[in-house]
Amino acid sequence: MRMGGATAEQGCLRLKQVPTGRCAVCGVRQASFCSVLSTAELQQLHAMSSQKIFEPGELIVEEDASVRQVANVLSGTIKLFKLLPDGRQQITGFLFGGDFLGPMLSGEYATFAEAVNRVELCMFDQDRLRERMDAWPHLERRLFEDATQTLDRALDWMLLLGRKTATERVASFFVMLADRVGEKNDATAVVEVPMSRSDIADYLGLTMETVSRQISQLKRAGLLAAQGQHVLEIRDLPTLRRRAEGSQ
Amino acid sequence: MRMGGATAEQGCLRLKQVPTGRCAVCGVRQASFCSVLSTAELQQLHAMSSQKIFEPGELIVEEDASVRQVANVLSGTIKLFKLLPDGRQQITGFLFGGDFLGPMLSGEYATFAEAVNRVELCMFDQDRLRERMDAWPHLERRLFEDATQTLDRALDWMLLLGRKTATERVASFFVMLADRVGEKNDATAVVEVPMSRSDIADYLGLTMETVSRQISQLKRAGLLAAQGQHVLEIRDLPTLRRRAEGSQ
DNA sequence: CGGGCTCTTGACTCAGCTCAAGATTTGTGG
DNA sequence: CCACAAATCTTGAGCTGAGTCAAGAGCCCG
Repeated sequence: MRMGGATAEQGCLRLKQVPTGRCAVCGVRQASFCSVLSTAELQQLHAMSSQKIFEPGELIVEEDASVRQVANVLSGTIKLFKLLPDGRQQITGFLFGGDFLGPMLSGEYATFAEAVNRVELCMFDQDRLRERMDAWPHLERRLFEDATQTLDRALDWMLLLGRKTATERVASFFVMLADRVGEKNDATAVVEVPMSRSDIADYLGLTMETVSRQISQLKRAGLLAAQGQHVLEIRDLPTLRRRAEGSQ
Repeated sequence: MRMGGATAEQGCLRLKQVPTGRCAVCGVRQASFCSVLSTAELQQLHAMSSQKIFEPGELIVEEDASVRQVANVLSGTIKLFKLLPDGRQQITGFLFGGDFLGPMLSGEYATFAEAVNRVELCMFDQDRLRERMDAWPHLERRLFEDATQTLDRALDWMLLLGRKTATERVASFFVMLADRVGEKNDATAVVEVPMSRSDIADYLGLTMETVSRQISQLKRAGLLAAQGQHVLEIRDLPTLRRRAEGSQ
């Protein structure tokens, strides 16, 4: 589909700085673990990647599935979740563009993963990526940093699930969205909300009805405003942040 | 205090296999990250370690403190927790002997850490341990695995905090204790419970009173029996496991 | 053996859940 | 482009599991 690596490696300096092919136009490269790779490394990785689309609601991986593939999210939103035998669901996190999907060390996913909307993945064979991780310490370090960040977020969410009120939880949710995917300035933000009310509820340990009531209340308080069903405007981010921590 | 590393390295093969000094008699070496180190590496690490005791209730680290020290837990129990501005507390995990205390990558602790009972730590300067991590990929790998396991446990706990009933939470707590520190056989287990009812409550997202009521109920059901205030016998571990997942 | 803990139990309250109607949005086919 | 069915979301009314408040029981340690 495109020129061989040899040409680029032998080419002028400028060519060596710029990745070729799909990676060159990848919108999430700077946000993903690929950002720590040199052009040569990127080309090697590119050669072992494949792209795949998942439609809304499609299951991407099952819990405890011993997995062959891991991936970067190119676009779309993924929900990661756990289930109890009777069907109760807890969403443990969402993945957005640039995020990494996969258990790099354990070999098994600790959660299910499902496409919330149309999701585009850049997939790698897990064993081959692990080889690269062994060969490139900076790649391992980067994936370690990723896991550390995921852990930090999980700990914050434990505080939310164990100790926050419904209002605080819903406020925290929109703060999280603003911080991760929002168009922010100091006081306001516009966020896309691709997930359903019931996904939000399963993320916050609440019911759909409670989430809906809390959102209505935040709208009445002038902190939130709808801009179409799946786009929301946060009118006062600092106040929302304070609400998320329980300080009124 | 003991012979130099050079002697051991030049000595007979048997000496090279056995660490010297404190590490030789360390009860948690095989459970800690030290288990992946060669004798020579262990000696190097030993030279930069120091031991310290913390008394019950003593604060070991503050959240967001940029930290100089990380540690292995030699003995005792540590609670890791987060606070809301108004004092609400969520315990995010307990550390027991052999566990690692510290944020290896971020440089900052995401939680407070406090001694539950008398705690003995084997401490390292964070920067110097990070240097060793850079030099010894197997050490970095081991600490990465540690973080992965911590993350898996956090995700399980999110399911508990978001979706389990009080009965299921308390059952899950004793199953966790049995799995991590219990004297187990297939059907029963004896576990030490060093933490207070209110610590258990703060770990489970409940109140002390609810925890106490649920424990009484499990005792009445014959699943639990007291063996002194801080030692408990689990009389039917499989049934307790089922209760923890909500299957009656 | 008494003072100060922690833990247990009881009685009552309430935040969030359940159940049930409507309202709004979305998708589809003519 | 509109109509209409299906899905999602909102709102209301009443219920309930866990919280709050309060009293009493055990336990530990001088």
